[in-house]
Amino acid sequence: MRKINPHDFKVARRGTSREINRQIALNLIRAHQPVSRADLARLMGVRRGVASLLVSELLSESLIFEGALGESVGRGRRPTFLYIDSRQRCVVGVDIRATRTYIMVTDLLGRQLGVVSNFQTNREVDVLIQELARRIKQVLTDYKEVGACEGVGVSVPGMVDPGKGRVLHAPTLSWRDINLRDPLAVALGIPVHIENSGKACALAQVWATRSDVIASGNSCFVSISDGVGVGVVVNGEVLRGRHNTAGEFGHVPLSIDGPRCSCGATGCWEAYVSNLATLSRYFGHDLSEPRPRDSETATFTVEDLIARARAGDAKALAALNSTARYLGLGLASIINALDPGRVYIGGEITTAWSLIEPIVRSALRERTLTEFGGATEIHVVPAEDHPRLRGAVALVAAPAFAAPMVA
Amino acid sequence: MRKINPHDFKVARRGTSREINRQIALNLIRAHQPVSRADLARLMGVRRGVASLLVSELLSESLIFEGALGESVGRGRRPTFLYIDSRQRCVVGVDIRATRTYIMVTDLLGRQLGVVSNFQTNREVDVLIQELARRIKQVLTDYKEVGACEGVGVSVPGMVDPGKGRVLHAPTLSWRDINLRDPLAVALGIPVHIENSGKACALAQVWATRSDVIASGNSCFVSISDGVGVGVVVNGEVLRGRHNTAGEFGHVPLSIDGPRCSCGATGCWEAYVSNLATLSRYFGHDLSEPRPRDSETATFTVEDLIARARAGDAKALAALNSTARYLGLGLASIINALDPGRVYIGGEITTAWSLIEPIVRSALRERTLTEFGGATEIHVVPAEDHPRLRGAVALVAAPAFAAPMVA
DNA sequence: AGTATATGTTCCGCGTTTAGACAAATTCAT
DNA sequence: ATGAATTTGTCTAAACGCGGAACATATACT
Repeated sequence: MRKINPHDFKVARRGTSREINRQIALNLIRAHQPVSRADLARLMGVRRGVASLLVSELLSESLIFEGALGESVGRGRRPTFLYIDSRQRCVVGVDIRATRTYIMVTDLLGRQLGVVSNFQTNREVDVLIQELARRIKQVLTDYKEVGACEGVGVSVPGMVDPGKGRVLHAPTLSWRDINLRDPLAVALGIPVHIENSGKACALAQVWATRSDVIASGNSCFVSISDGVGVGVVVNGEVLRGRHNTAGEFGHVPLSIDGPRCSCGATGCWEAYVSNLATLSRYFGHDLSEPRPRDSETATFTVEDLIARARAGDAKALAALNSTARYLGLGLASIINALDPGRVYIGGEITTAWSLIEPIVRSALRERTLTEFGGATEIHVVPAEDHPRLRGAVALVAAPAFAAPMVA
Repeated sequence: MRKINPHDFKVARRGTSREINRQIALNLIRAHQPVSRADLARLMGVRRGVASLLVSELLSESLIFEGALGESVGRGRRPTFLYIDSRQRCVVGVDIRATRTYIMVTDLLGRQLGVVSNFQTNREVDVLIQELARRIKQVLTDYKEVGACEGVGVSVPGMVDPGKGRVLHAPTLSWRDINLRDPLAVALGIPVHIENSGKACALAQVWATRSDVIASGNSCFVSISDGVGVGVVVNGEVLRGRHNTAGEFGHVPLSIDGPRCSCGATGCWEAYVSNLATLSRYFGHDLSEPRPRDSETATFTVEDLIARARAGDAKALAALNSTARYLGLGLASIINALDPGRVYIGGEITTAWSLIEPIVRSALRERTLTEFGGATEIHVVPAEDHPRLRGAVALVAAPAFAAPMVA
């Protein structure tokens, strides 16, 4: 039961019905391709004539194309199959992280076209933008056969104002109120969209085309790495909030008297489960303080810790188990607060999922209010899926498929 | 950017445009009444002819009626004013609470018609239903002049399945999986709708008609009383989640090692800021344990405590200040998680708002990630506004005004 | 009394869905 | 091979609703 905002609504015009049905048809083709006009009509519950008209509109805009004729199952005329037209057009996804920056090229459906390349992140914004522009141009000439680039999507580890294209605050990069979008767009001559990394990950799941990832209307993506990012999906839409800062469950406390967090507060969930927190626990001292730059602690990663835990290092396993427990306790907060249909979880720690899952689940059950909540599906998203990159790509590729604003 | 769910969508039919515009017109009349056809056309950005047709449809369904002619401002024909037709029809709102149950009669716009009556809650469900039915019938005969009753809305302090009309779990009433709706509907011969009290409060704000409460698309209602209930509004819709349990911020921890909470876990926000928690702090012992039934502690309420604090009782003031601080810390979690445009807060403690506001605000700022977040508007909703009752009423009265499901 | 102006109604044009007929294409039975 | 049955895709007419403009009605000012 949604209230119509009497100060911001959209009246139905003569073409509104068509606009709605056009987007539905487009989404059905995306979800079910290859599909015929008759299939579409059946899926939509409209006459074949209507489906035909919608299809010819989509064809004329070359959003879809007619492929080969399908095999007729029984008798009767063979259907002409329709496909989303991602020929000769591509999208570039960029994932800026504290240490390295990643680039991927995909088609309009987000299917990876080349390899993921990466390079060291230069915190000097101007330098980074120039290097990014150079590398993106290089990639696009290397993969000339994939066609023209429709746009570039960028995932940023921090607060973003997507409307203005500005990074408001990215602590791990020491960026404050920086216009990232426009200089990059100018340098490339291609539209650029930017978004917070947690929201990008959530977007990636919403717009995933792989059939095993059913787009759930209500879900959350929890990304555990240097920090903790969370993207929330409500009614098939990423939750932005008033200032585009919704989803900061990483800074909801487990214990307000707990360890100091990078945000300045104490006891944030992030301060318990980030990679840094897990490593600190292993080394038995606070890594956020200036630490001895000895060879081991400086380069030792969570992956290394997991390897040791698997090899039988009791201290490593204990550190991991603690993180697992805190992970479950924090997930319980998310579940109690939002009751999502599914929780996606990504980050290095998920490579140890088989080790930690029972602990996560039991901690989760400790604090969830209901049995349903405790049984909430948790899906691990492996790093190889590149959720941040896929989300960045969705920033560019998805708007053409989005539902029209109505009422 | 909303994704269309390819397994659950609504195709635009021949009448869909009309349906959309009809609801917009209805909502504009609700928001701006008295209003003329010409005003409507201007507000909607359509021709007067279209507005006229929409109006005649609404008139024929007697959802609105034509009142007196308005005064013409300049020269020209005087407009005929349109109003939502709430003549000869009313709605009953019921608020079941642990100790007492409240009944209110309103018109279709949620405007209070009589006095709010209340009686002691009998935890025996069958008995309560019979008494409720008896009292509602009595009220409806007492206020015969307000017309026929369109339905009864019930706010319940616990988890609810509104679709099935069942109370799944209401701890303070010791109810588990009870069908509250159907027996009451049968006894009354009137449709009954039930909802969780936190969500009812949020509904009340969404559908408020008082012009000073601008319906914010994204907001939260935090209700502090025996427990802590939170209703979340996203895009003008109350967030339900997968099992209708979203919004349980009361059981997000401040400190997982904190005091025991009624839910079984420890350190929940509720265990710090509920009325019981405040009183426990004042008396210096755990009231959740079996306590001496001496005259004072058994009947002493938070209102009494606030009175003492205002009168200069340092211990009372200290207890209140602690609660205020924890209130702010918990609100920070909500704001970090959801970034709402506005937070509404209700409950007995708000009668001390002038005392505690600075403390709440500074605690809030301690843990919010951004300046925007720390500056989030907080609106106190006084008990006299009866948000739970208004929300219960909205369950019945609002569906006629809700946005149609499209795409 | 005449003019200007605002409101509300009516009529026609056009876009979109709805319904049904029809041609094209394919398989199966004869 | 031929015809019937069936499926796909197109086309036409009808129904419905917005878009635009003309028209009648009502009021104020000159």
